[in-house]
Amino acid sequence: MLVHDMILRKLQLHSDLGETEIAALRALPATERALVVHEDVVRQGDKPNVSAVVLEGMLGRYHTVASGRRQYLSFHIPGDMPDSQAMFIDVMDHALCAMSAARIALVPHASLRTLFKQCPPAGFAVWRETLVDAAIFRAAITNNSACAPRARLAHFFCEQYYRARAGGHAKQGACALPLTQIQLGETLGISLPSVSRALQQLRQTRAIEFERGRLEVRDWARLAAIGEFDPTYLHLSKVKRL
Amino acid sequence: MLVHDMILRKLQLHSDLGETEIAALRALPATERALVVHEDVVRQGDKPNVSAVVLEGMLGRYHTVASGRRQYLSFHIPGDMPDSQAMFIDVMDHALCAMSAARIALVPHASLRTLFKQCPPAGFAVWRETLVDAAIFRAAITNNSACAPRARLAHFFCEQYYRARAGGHAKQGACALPLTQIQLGETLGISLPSVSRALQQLRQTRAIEFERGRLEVRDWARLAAIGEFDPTYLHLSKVKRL
DNA sequence: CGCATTCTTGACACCAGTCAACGTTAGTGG
DNA sequence: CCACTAACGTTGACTGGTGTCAAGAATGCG
Repeated sequence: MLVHDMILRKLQLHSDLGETEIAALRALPATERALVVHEDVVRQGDKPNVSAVVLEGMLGRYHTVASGRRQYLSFHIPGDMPDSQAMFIDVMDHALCAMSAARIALVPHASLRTLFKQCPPAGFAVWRETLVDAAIFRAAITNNSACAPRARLAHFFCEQYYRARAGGHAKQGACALPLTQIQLGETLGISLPSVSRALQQLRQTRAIEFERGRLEVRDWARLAAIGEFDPTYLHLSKVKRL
Repeated sequence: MLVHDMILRKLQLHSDLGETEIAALRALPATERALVVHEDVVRQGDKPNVSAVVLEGMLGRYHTVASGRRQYLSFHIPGDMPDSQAMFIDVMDHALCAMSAARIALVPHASLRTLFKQCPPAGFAVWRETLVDAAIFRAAITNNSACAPRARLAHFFCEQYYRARAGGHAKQGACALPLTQIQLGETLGISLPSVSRALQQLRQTRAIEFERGRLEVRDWARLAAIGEFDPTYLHLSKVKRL
């Protein structure tokens, strides 16, 4: 089944898996599900007993603050497990939704826990996955707290493109990024006009092109410089650097 | 040894441990080390082979941005394992330093990995710990990106006090918080004068008192309201709520 | 006691947020 | 296929909050 290939390929970007682990991971049960744009997979306060694996499209995690404003936390592409944390933390402190039409596979927590008990190295690989997740959150804290709008946007584009590329989802210097400028603002903690202005500055430097949910990186070195991007935190050392 | 009691008490705040796991955790080797203020435990780029457990004092994790400015990511009190992630991620993407004089215990990664292989439930408990860590980072993203200075400060105080209290480190409505206003600014993404002004606003509402590295919560309900604080994300359901 | 760090306060400039209008695009249904 | 509508993007005017700079006061440490 496709799901298992996706999980394995993703884990093998940072973990060495033996025959035993691969076989055990392949035995995981999974059910597929299609999502329409904006559809929530889980909401704040839910206690899911399955975790999702992205097969197609893009998913996003977000908080909702009292004012009603959303704060997006991270975005997930095919191969990612956006709510793997729910295996060991019962109640969701954030929500997960589809940023575009998407397909996911759902894996029961019980199966995962059994797998990890019987085959700890497989668990370590998924654990590592959740730790990289945390590293991405840390980078977001710094980006949103210590950088100017243009740098925030540049850093965000770098990260998304780098991750898409590592997963094999970038073609000819471009990748899918189905976000509106409002959503970019709700990710980076800046207003819509600021996003618009920062975008135009980046376009003017010929570093990127961004339209209709597609990001094209034209000058990686310049973009990385503007965004002060260092991919170390993504821990994809097995992937060829840009 | 004291170290093991601290670890166990911390893990038991959210995980049920059996006799076997407790015995296995107690068998972990550890060496103590004293730290002076501002001393770094590990730096960005390091590849440590031990993880720290805080015994006394406060430790902080931080990024350094190109301008030289620091961005603090989280703070850790006795019982915490601030760099447990290093067990499965080789290179440090951030640094760890002592915010006050402190004492830590160092546990070899090799021992931890062996323990988790032989006793998966013990690993699950530590894994859960790292997942709560990630939840705290998510909360910081939202706090620093979507809230005004006063609310940021209030939320931060709520979190620190709540965690201190859960760990048994709060007395008479007060806990240690050995940070200068500059460091608060480097945590919340605001300038020193903004911290000073926000602090005075909070004092005026009689919600808190803060001086000489000591935080006193005088009106929890008000502070929580200003900071829009909901402790769910700390996943300390076994702890009595405020 | 004296120096260094920390905190407070003020003046000022400027960036970024809000509001608003307009132009464009995309999607829907007739 | 076209028309309509809603969503999205761009731009401008205006305002206010926040950063920067700077001076002075208070605190703590040696």
